[in-house]
Order: sequence, then C-alpha cells, then structure tokens
Amino acid sequence: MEKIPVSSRPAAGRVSPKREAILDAAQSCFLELGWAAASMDLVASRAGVSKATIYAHFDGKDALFAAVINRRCERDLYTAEAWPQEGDARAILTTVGLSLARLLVAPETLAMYRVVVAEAARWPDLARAFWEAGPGQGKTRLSEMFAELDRRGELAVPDPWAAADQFAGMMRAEVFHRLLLGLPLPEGRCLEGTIAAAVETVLRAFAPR
Amino acid sequence: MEKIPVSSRPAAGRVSPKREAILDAAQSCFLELGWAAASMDLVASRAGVSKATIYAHFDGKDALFAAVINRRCERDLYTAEAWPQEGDARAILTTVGLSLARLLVAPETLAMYRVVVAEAARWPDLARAFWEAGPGQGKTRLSEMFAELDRRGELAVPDPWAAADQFAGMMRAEVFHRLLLGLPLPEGRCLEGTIAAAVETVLRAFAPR
DNA sequence: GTCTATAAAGCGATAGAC
DNA sequence: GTCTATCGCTTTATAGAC
Repeated sequence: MEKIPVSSRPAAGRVSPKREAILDAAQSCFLELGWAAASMDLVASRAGVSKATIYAHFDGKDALFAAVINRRCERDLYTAEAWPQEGDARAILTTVGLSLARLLVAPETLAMYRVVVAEAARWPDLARAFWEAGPGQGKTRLSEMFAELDRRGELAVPDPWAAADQFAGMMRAEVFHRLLLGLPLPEGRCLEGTIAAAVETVLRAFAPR
Repeated sequence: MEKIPVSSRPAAGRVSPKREAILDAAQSCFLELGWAAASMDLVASRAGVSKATIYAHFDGKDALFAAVINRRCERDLYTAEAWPQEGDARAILTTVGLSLARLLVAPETLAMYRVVVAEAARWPDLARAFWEAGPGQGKTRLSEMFAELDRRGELAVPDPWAAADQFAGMMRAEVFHRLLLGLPLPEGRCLEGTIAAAVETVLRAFAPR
C-alpha cells in the first residue's frame, strides 16, 4: 500500500504527546463536520494547543487531514478478526457477515466513509489508501473464505472473487445505505435480517449439486 | 414525497431564464466542488449574472443548494424507463440491471451521490428527498419486477423486497464503489461482467424448484 | 516547540442606484 | 430584477517573543 504523503516537520516518526492530541482532535473534527467545516481553530481548541503549534507539526490543513486518514488506515479499523474455520457454510457466512456488517455501520466507520467519499474526487491518493486499507482487504478476505468453502465442497464457487463481491454488496444494501444517509430504518428491517437473507441467498445460489 | 423547502422569492413557480441559468451554474459548481468549496462568486460568474441577482432569487446558499438537489430529484435522474415485459427472466434481469447500473455510474450521478452523502449528516431533509426520489423508487420498481417474475412462475421469490435489495446491492458492488471513490477498475472487471454475474446468481438463488 | 497577536485573503450577504 | 461596490465576518497561515 502506497502511503499518503504526510507531514514530517518535527522528528519524522517520533512520538509526541501534543502531536497525538492534535491528531485525535483533528479526527473528531473532520469526522464530525467534514473537511471544509472543520476549522483549524476548532482543532486547536479541542487539542488544547495553539494554532501555531499545529502548523509546527503539520504543513497545513491538507496535510493534517491526510495524516488523520492515514493513521486511521494503518490502524485496526478494518482489521476484523480472522474468519472462523469451524462450522458449516451457513454458520461461517453468518458470523463473518454479521461481524463485517456491524463494522460497516459503526458510527465512526460511516463518518469516515462520508468524508473520504466527499473528498475522493479531488484527492485520489487518499481514496486509494482508504480502499486498500478497508474495502479492498475485506474483499480479499471474503474471497479467501469462499475459496476455502469451495475446497471443502460445502459450496460450489467457480469465481470466489465475484462471490465475495456479491456477498459484500448484499450486506451493504439498503440498511447500510440508509444509515449512511442518516435515515431511519424502515419498519421491520434490521441488520441481522439483511445478513440472514443474504446468507440464504448465497447458500442457494452456490449450493453444490 | 415531502419537498425540500425551497426559496420562492420572485414569482414562486414562474419560469425565469436567469433563474434557470443560476440553477444550472449552481449545479455544476456544487457537483464538481462540493457544497463548501462552491462559492457564490463562482456560481454568479458561471451563470453570467451578478451575485446580487442570485440573492434576489434564492434566500441564500443553503436554499440554492436545496433547489438544485430538489430540481434534480424531480427530473428524470432516476425515472428510468419501465422494465420490459417481454423475454425470460434472464433477459429482463439483464436489461433492467444494465440500465440501472449505467445510470448509477454516470459521472453526474456519482457526483450528486458524493455531495448528498457528504451533507447528509447535517441535512436530513435533503437526504430523505434524495432517497425517496432515487434509490427508494428504484427499489420499489425492482421489487415489482421480482413479484411479477414470481407470479409468472419464472422465479420463486417469497420476499420480492428482499430480492430487490439484494440484486441492487450486487449491482452496486465493487465497480460502483471504486468509481465512486474515483479509482480505476481492476483488470478484467467491468460493469457488464458484474451485472451478468449478478443475474446468474439471482437466477440460481431464486430458481423455481 | 509553544505561545499571543496579527496579517492576508476569501467568504456570504447586503445597500443603493437604476 | 439587475447591477456595482462594499460590509463584516471567518478562515488559513505566519511573525516574533520566549
């Protein structure tokens, strides 16, 4: 994964308490308000430092934002646990699906998705880093899972990559979509129901003959 | 559908050339740059009018943006043609899927999606209007299609709404996702292939026994 | 490195003439 | 309704003392 260019004004890889405080504050501001509405004054205020200190650590607002997203990508945001090796296909798919779906609809994940999507057009590097750290890794993992289920003979999956793509797509259907837009869920629809239905569809579509 | 509150400074429903020019310019600015980065000066410049004229027609930047989204929602953005009644399930699903998918990945659609998602958190009414004019209508139409295919005995779809959701989700998988983030498509993956694969999966999953 | 104080520029919105 | 000119505010970013 290619790194986003990130400021390195003081000691490049060094740990600095103020620097971390600035990054924490910036993250909360950016995720909550979006890039444009988050001002450096607010970041300074929340970090408990002066604005000049921020500029001593980062080249500017752009670099600060990139550093925030970069740090988040390097962390455990999308490093969900390995998928369980035990149980039949239905159990495995349900466990993995629920775990992934819950991550996707977590408020912080949704907020980050909104911000990255909003700035993606004029910030290709950022979008790519996000993809490779998040959705890309998730897709790879899902694809390995389908390949394994095929190997075991529990499913017949000629193209694990396509199956993973479809399963991921079904998980991110209306429930995720509505939550991303901040809309209430329609009566009787919930995350668990969506996942359960997606699992049954996959089991029928890829049932070995 | 509940309307977004929209400015009505001059004659409310009246047609005005300058007003239309302003809306066109505003749309290009907002979709291209996002809400925050699009300035009223730029809108005025692109519309060929003065800034004061904009404020004579709209209450402010918020109202102008709402009017843009509102107009777009009322138009033909998501009013895709009715799904074809002829042919077997595979043909119908392919036709509908391709037509819907092409609409989803159109640059203008992607740009609008980015902007609405970005502002959704602090603009619930806008997000709801967008949903009901776009994804909501599409989902309803897809669901009617699945119900009809079930009635004909071509598919066995106990829950047309869930099937529509899943089909829509599969269409909006990686290809849409990457284009939304402005990323290039991976080698060998294209819209047509994704739709074809989704159709086959649906046919297998909902095959009548 | 960190602060206070300030510069320089861009923004949304308005006044007033026509 | 439409224009020119401008107000008043917020913003990013920096100077200079410590």
